[in-house]
Order: sequence, then structure tokens, then C-alpha cells
Amino acid sequence: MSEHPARTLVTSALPYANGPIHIGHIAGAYLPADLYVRYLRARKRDVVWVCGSDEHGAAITLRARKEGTTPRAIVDRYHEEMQAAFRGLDIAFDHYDRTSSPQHHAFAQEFFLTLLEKGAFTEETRKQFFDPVENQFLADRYVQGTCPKCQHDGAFGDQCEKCGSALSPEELIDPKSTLSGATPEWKDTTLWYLPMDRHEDWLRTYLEQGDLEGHAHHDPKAWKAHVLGQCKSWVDGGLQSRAMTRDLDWGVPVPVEGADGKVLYVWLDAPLGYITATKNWAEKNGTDWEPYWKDKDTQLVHFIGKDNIVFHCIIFPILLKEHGGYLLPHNVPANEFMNLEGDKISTSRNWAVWAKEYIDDFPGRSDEMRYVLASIMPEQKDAEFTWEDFQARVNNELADVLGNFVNRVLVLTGKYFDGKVPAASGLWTETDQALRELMGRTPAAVGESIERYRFRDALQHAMGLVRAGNKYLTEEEPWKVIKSDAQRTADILNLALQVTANAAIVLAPFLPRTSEKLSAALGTSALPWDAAGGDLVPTGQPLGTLPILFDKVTDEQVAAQREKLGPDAAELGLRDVEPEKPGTSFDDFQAMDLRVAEVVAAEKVKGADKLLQLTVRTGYDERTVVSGIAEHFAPEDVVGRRVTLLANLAPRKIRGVVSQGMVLMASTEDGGLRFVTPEEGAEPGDIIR
RNA sequence: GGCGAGGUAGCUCAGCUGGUUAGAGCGCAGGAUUCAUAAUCCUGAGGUCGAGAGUUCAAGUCUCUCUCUCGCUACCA
Repeated sequence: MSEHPARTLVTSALPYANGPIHIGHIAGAYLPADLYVRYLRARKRDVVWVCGSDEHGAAITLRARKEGTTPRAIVDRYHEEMQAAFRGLDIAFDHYDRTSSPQHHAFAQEFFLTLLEKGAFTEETRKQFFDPVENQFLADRYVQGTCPKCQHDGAFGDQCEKCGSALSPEELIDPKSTLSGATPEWKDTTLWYLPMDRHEDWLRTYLEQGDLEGHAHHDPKAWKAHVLGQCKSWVDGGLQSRAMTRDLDWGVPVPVEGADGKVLYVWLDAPLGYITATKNWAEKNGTDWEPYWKDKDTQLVHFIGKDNIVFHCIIFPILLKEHGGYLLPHNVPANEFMNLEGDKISTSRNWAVWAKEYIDDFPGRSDEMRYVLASIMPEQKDAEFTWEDFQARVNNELADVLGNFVNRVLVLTGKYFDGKVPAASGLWTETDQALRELMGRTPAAVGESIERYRFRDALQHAMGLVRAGNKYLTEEEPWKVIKSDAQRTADILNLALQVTANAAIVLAPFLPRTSEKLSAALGTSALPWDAAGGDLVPTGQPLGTLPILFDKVTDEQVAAQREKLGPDAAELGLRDVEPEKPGTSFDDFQAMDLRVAEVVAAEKVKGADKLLQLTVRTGYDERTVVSGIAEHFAPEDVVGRRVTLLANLAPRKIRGVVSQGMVLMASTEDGGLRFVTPEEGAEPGDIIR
């Protein structure tokens, strides 16, 4: 406990600015960080916690197009909304920034240029195929044509899978874009890749031994199993080069001559936002940001969800190390996912508890949600939130155990000692001693758990003190003792009050509002964490009044919340769907040959989870079509069905099977698939137009 | 398909480097109690630790096979 870093920089994953915040986000990356940081602040440690909105990327431009507005308008709206959601749950960042700010753009460009100068990227200026329809450059794999060696006509730009020859895309005869089918143009472009394979050796040492550049850096045993497991699996599997730029018009422009229409890959740009945010925090507070990112005595901790592990543990560290001068993460305590009422949380299906709606429905009751989420936090495996469980925890634990304990102590003191802290004799019984010892070791137990990112454990320890307090009162029965021994009654209540004051401190990270109310009533506000463990409330201290700390959650409230899950009634008439594609021509439509066909045989493609190999009868031939529907349909379910076939689609080899056409499917809102089946009477071979 | 993490009492979950009768909270049953928000406290019932095999004096804890869940990844024309 004595050794600790000189300062700690904490980050939480930058939330993506195209949707509201729900409890899955909160429990994953924000509440744990908030608990950790509140604890460190209470210990008077030097800690800074930064976060911000991740505002770039293609999804935001798509959303803007759908809503008929600009990306700027979208990110501005969510930037405000997300901050309000965090405030509502008392998620208290030291600084919340955004990646679309001029400062961030400038910093990200500078960082990119430094990497470029240091040779961190492989830069390739070369001619590359460009799809004029999709208006973007095509990776080798997205070009297909006839193999110059074996005349196989499904060869990819990098390799012919028929004869195994390695190819360059320009060698292909009659190349086509696999995105649009258009004939690509041969144009100059520059791409910047991060060759991650160069970094495998030191990454392995860093991850497995916790050593960096020959020095002990962190304790790998302190990392969560699932985090290390996933990282090792990546490194052991061999790291690939990753393009660090994208062809988009919304993002941080690549700061290189002639790179118009290119932006930094969001995964490069977003984590740099942590640094920008730290800089802006420092400027706001008139201090220096550099020690937080560069001093050897600083500890860097990233709080994220499990979907972000590889980026924070592998790619970002590579970037930081290549740049030089920056610290690498000392721990990445990623949480797993929070499920909801038996199902995955889903934004599009409105299967979520939105932070903002919770606060609207339960105003002033942020502590309750914080408590429940901390109790069930998905620290080592996925967790499950249900409203029934929420009700039980709030009612049984917060109201009955904590709230009632506080109330008993205050009422008894009010009744017997006029609301003033009675003087203790100092003669403690064995029972008293046992409780005092528990009180003495609880702060360390809670703190140790928090420092190990075991927040549920920490909360258990803190609540354990309160439970012991209830037990103490029941066993010592001051309401009986008062009749015969006023001093003994004073001793009992004095100790019960000390327990209450201690509980206020150790519960403060979890229940900041409740803790503040309690401390205010006891006159122990502003006591630091390290004061806890002993007597805190001075004799004679008049106690303030406290309203009931926690209202019970009613069955009606539970029912109403469950009712809100699922598709919104208002949305049922007007669906939230992908925007319509830009206009096409009648000629383009005419170019497609759509036919009625019948499935005569079906089998799973071996080695593929999602692929079904179908044999379809078109009336004029029988052919093989590979379709990605195996997760929705068993082979026997599809045999005999009449389907809509795009018959003249260029053949393509998928998983070793040549697919001659495409079966049209409707994808439903819940992620399911339905065949587009012609009405009775249509026969295989009938033309659809 | 490859890889990773999980599968422990009715529910939500702990069980660190293998070692006496497998734990907590909630729920349930019985009892005690009344200062308190019908709150509290005590006692108890409940588990072949996903299935099967193996290593060991000893396995929830190590190895192998299988199975289910979640994630990453490839293939979804």
C-alpha cells in the first residue's frame, strides 16, 4: 500500500458520437474508471481522468446523410447529449474533450508526421485501381479478373486461388471492382501502413513479462485473463500491416501534399484524443500536461470494453512507442459486456437502458444505478442487468441495509442523547473491539480491491461494515440498555456513529451523493480517505437531520421500465433504416438478369459458419450459388423453395466454391433473413422486371 | 473454421500459485426481536463445481476430448 505511482493518468474509451449512452457503456468503461478515480482523489493522489467524444468515421457521415444534415451537426448534438448523460450519473471526468476540435486535428497531424519521419509507416505511392462508381481506391483483394497464368477468371488482385500464383492487380486480365462491378481506373495513390509484424518481439515481452526496453514496466499478473488472452492470441497469430489512412472526407486530413480526400484512420485518431484531452485539461488548469504522458513515475490506465482490447493493448502501444517519449499503458482493465433482461443490449432495437432516460425517470437517484451497476459489473465475464434485480438490490441492500441502519442510529441518538454524539467511556467490550477492528481494516480492504480493479469486491467490503453495524445494534440492544445503563448506551451509539461516518467514506466512490448527505449530517465532510479506520465524529457534535436516504423501487416502476424495452411504438410506422442509395439508371437496372429459380439441393460449405452451397434450377440450367445464410437456415429448410436469383452476376469463388449468381434476401430489422419468394404460379426461368 | 474468455447453489457472482466438511449477496423455510423505511438479527435447506476421460496421495483449480455462451477474426455475390 505504501508504494504507489507519483501520478496516474486514467482514460475511458472515447464514446462514438452517433448514439446515446446506455448502461452497458457506463458499466463497461465509465463507472469503473469513475470509482477508481474517486478513490484515488480521496487518497489525495495525483490523478487525472480524461475522455471525450470520438467524432470521426464513416458511420457519422452516413447518419448525417440519412438525417439530411451535416456531420458537424450530428457530433455537436451527441457531444452535448453524452456529456449530459455522464453528468446525470455523476460520472465526473476531469476533462471531456472531442476529436473534431482544431487542437486535436493539429496534434493528430503532428503525431502522424513524426511517425512518418521516423519511418514507422510503410509508405507506398503507386498506381492502384480506383472504383469510379464507389469513388474510392480498391485494395488488391477488391479487384478480380482473369488469371494471366492459368486463365481462371475468378482471380483476386493479390492471388489466384486456382493456381496459387501470387499476383499484382494490374496483371489481371479484364479487372473488375468487387464493390460495384465497374471497370476500375488505374490511378496514383499513396497509402500508409503500420507494419505491425516488426513489433511482435517487444510486444510479446511487454505483454507476457511486463518488461519494456529491458526494464520492469508493470505486473502482467495484474492484468485480466481475458485481456492477456486476446492479446497473446493476436501476437501469436502473427501481426499484419494495417492501413492508417482512409479515403473519406470527414476526419483528420492526412497532412501530406497530395493526400486530398484522405483522413487518418479513426483508430489512429481517436486514442490520440486522450493526449489532446490531457493537454487541454492542463491548459484549463494552468499546469503541465507532459508529466502525465512522459514521466516514468506516471501510471497509465485505460478503461475500455472488451471490444477495444486489441487496439489499446497492441496497436496504440505500437504507435506510442514508435513516436517515442510517451508512456505505454500499465494496465487495461477491460470489462466484458452487460446484457439486459436476457438479451444483448442493442441500440437499433432499443433494447437498452439509456442513461438519460434513467435519470429522467428516476431523478436524483444516480447513486442507486451506480450501486447496482457496481454490484454486477462484468469484470471477468458478461453480466446481466434486470429491472427486477435492480429493484431487489435497491430495496434490500440500499434501503433496508444501509438506509435503515443510518436511520436507526440517528433516531436512537436523537431520542436518547438529544441528537448529539454521546461521549464514549473508552471501555470497549469484546464485541465492540471486534467491530472496531473491522472498521479499522475496511478502508484498506476496499482500497486494495479498487486498486486491483475488483470493484464488486470493494463494494462488498464497504457494505460489510454496514451489515456489521446492523448486527451490532441488534445484539447490543441500546433501546433496552438505556433503561439501566446510560453510559453503556452512549458507548454503543458512539461506536455506531463512528461506523456510519466510516461507511460514508468507504462508500463515497460508489455513492457520492449519499455519502455527501451522510457526512454533512455527521459533520464529517471533507475528511480524506486516510482518516477512515478510527473515530471520526467528535463527542458533542450535534447531528443534522437526514431524510430517508433511499425510496423503494415499486413493482409499477419495474413494470414500466420493462415496458419501455423494445421497439418504440412511434418508430414502428417509420423505421430507422439505412438511407436510400443514390439514384441509378434504368439501363443499370436492365443490365441485371433477375430470374425465378428453385433450390433443389443445399449443403453447408465446410470451413465456413455462414455459408450454404445451394444448387438451384433456373429452368434452363442448374447451377451452384453460395449464400451467406447458414446461420438462419438449415439446408433442409431451403430445399424446394422458389427464390429470386440474380443470374448474370459475375461468378466468384467463395471458400473454394464457385458461386454463379446470388439469391436475393430481405434482411429484417431484428437481423434475420427472409427469402424473396415469387407468388404462386411463377416458374423457374421466369424473368423478373 | 482459427483464436481468446466463460459455463460453480433458484438468481447474480467470488473462489489467487491444486490440499481439511466448495463460499458471498439476494431469494426461500423456520426462529428471535421491535430502536428503525413490515426494517434488523440468528439458524437452516439448496451445488455429481457444463459432460466424459486422464495426471496426482489429493482437482472447481493441471492435461485431453466433447458441448453450450460471449468476443476477436475469416468467409456472408
